[in-house]
Amino acid sequence: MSSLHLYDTKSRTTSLFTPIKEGEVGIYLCGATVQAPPHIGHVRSGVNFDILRRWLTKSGYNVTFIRNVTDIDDKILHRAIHEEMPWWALAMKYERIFAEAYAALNVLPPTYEPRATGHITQMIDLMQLLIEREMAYAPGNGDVYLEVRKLESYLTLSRQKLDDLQPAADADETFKRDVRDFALWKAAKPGDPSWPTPWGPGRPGWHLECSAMAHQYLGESFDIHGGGLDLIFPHHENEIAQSEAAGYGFAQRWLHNAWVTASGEKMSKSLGNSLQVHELLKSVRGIELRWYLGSAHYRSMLEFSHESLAESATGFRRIESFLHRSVEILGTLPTPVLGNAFIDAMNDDLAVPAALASISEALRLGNSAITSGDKTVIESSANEIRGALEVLGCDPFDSAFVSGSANEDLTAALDGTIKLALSQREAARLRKDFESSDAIRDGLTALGIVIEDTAQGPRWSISRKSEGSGS
RNA sequence: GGUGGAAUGGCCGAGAGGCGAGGCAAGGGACUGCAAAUCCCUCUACACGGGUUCAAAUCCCGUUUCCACCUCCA
Repeated sequence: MSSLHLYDTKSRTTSLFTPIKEGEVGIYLCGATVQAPPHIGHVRSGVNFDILRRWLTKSGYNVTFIRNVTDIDDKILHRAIHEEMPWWALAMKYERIFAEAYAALNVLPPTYEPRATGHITQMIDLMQLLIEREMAYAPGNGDVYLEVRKLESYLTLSRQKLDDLQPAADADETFKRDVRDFALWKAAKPGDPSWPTPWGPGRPGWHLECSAMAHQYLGESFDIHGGGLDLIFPHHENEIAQSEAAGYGFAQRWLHNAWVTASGEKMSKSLGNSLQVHELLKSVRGIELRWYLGSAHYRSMLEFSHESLAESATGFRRIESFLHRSVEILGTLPTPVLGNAFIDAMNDDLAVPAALASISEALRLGNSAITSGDKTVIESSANEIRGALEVLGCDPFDSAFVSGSANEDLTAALDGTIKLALSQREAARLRKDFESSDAIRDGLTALGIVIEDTAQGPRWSISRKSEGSGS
């Protein structure tokens, strides 16, 4: 039995995962700035870390998973003016859209999902502490800065030298002791929302909230901090700077997911609406989009194309189809079981691609067993596949994906109707009246119902058309 | 300028010194009245140039191309 090894961005190595407290894992994941609808890059991060969380839980850990919501920042304020609504209404609007996207992809709700604006008190406390420790200063203009030159270490994640950094184009050096000192707190501008502090009214800088909330929910030291690669600098460097300057141990391990790319380039809003989650969910189901996003290794770039998404969805339906057939044959839902190859793959820094290979193997064995009628192997294959899918968050029997019971009557009626047609077709086939039998099949096909003749008799399913070919 | 990442077959996508992951597509076969589904078989690769080694996609040196971050980013 292997044990979990994870990569760490700070050390740039993969090592045995040992939690601070036995049996417990604390994870802080940087969530979204809720200023626009999510594109698939945003939810890839959610899916990747959801798989990590599920694997840790499956491995027996009690996981506390924090994913924050940044509900106040420059972009939100700008966007709110553009959309002609209060900033807080805009933030809530997009927070809900993000939540819907996460739910559609079966990303489990975090243990706690703190909003930045709900933790101003903790941020002020943290700034107070930093000023007392003489690591931060309030120059009197209402801003509060962290003094980076006083840090014992800085930029250890990105391994850059302070002097090599290009100063920000808009850096205001009037009040900063060093150009690279960054704002913990920004003085209120006329018309902008603000909160009172001992240094004047203002609003939080981007980095401060994560340090404050991680401390609030996970304590001074915790196990894993995650986020997208693009957050390494400056966001995560500055979180480390703030938290270490406060005397906290902070994150023991850093995990960063790679981007979704299109035509080799990092996904961004400029690529348009077609890659927004709700657009893609018009052509594939949530479970299929999740399967696609989770299928690449979390540290590898995922090159998006509609073709590869459609291909991935087809592959998933093959697996799903086997599971449904196993239920028809065995009469019971599979019991999730983990195969050794799957366990070893997941323990190797969440090697999902290798884990998928183990599913392919089980699928092949299972399908062969259906042909040969070997129920023992059908069952063991189905169990193993379901066990794997469950960890990946793609279990088709998960209540998150099973449609509501309101449809049950309708489904039963449809099933009965189609079976009636199929019995007519079987009768025609028996008397070798293939013209009639094919007419029935063609008629059903035209309605989007696919007929397959199996050793156990004919079965039907609703065909799923994939849209979005080419571009 | 600084710091990282990437280049694998028709396509997607793993691997990190030694039996050519896996999937999709393609070709052949089995099954079938036909089809679908399924199974079996086949094909094939490590950007380029050197080097180390019994052995290199993997390590070293150099080169090319692409991508990202450098205070807005998942």
